[in-house]
Amino acid sequence: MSKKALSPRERSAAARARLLTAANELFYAEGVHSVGIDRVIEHAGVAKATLYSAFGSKDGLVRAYLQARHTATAERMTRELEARYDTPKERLVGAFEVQGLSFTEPGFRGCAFISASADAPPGGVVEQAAQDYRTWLRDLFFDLAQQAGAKDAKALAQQLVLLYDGAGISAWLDRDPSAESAARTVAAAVVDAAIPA
Amino acid sequence: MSKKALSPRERSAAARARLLTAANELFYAEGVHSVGIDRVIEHAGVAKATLYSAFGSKDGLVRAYLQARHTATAERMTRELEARYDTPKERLVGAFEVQGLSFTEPGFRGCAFISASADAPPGGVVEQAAQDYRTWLRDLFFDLAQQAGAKDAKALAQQLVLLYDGAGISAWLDRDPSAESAARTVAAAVVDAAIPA
DNA sequence: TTGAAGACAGACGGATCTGTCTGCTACCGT
DNA sequence: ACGGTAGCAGACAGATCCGTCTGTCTTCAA
Repeated sequence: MSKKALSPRERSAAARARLLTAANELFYAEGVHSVGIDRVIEHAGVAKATLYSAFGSKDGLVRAYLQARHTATAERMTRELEARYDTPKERLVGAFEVQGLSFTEPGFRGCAFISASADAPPGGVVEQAAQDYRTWLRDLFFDLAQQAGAKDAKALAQQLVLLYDGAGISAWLDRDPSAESAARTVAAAVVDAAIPA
Repeated sequence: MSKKALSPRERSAAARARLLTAANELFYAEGVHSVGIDRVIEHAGVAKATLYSAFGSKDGLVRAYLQARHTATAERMTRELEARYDTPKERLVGAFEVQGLSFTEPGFRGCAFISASADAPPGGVVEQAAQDYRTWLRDLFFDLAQQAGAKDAKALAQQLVLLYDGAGISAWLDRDPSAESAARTVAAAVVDAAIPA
């Protein structure tokens, strides 16, 4: 049993991982601001002191939660795009299909960064994490647009980001997963118009 | 001086209006969840009991705040569309120009309903107000699409709502007012494609 | 003129939240 | 074998927030 031998390092890492999982579930489901520390540690089965020794403060936990979500989202997008599509042009449109995968998952509550930014004070950790995420999203579309040979890659990327955000909002607030196909349809037209065949 | 003679009814209405103004400024700027009752009454120059006799609870004030914002947004949109454009087809695209007016206003913080929905518990007053607003937005585009003779008015309206939401998100989170022209450009193409000339 | 109504100012209780601190227990390395 | 480390459990302080309540003052109506 690998469960028996746990060095302090491993125990610490396990507690940290449980905290991050609990934070992800609770923060995403109910909002960063509505969920207190006590709920998180109870859901993680962890002592309060462990949380503060691992993350320093609630802000630290929130930052780790958003960073983990950022990397998970980016990795999933990269992985699925590479597995499903072969050309940059296909991937520009395929990104909406990958986004749409989450729309029908149980517990989908829209973009975590948009929700977290709602009540966030300016200059706080949430704003910084959101900026990082937005930069990643813009670059994702911009790089693909350049690779696809778009005439104005920046303009094309901006238009696709609009559709991407809009699809997420509509799938969340309107509980309408068909936003994925709607956004993808428009995206395909925009991409075709911007990239010479 | 009309300031001298104030009946109890007028005094009550004035206090209510001041509360609503203060709530609008504070709730929109910092988030419904982050602003406490004490801040609102202090900013309004009103006693706490007055708030509770006028709105019953913080939830009641939040509901009134969102409803007021809904009607103000709807009236502004209707007014500007009628003043600026003549045909339903022009108005379908013009809605983005009207939306863009707010992007450069000082204190712009994105869509109040999206922000308020972020930490809102299901079944609460915020969710209800957001539903009402979303229905209005969908119907706005749907009615115009029908009047413009779109082949599939529902599909066209859905696509334009995506762009509308996306523009608001980008103007807010990316601090990029150019989202308006980007959305309008795509909207014009989508409208032209969906409406037989 | 006197009573009713309503706003104002502020104290208050109960609940909740963040962050710290104190014991207790279990496991690892020397 | 034993001391140190780290998580667990929970109490605790300080702050904040919602909502209620008391008391005072102004204004209108009878």
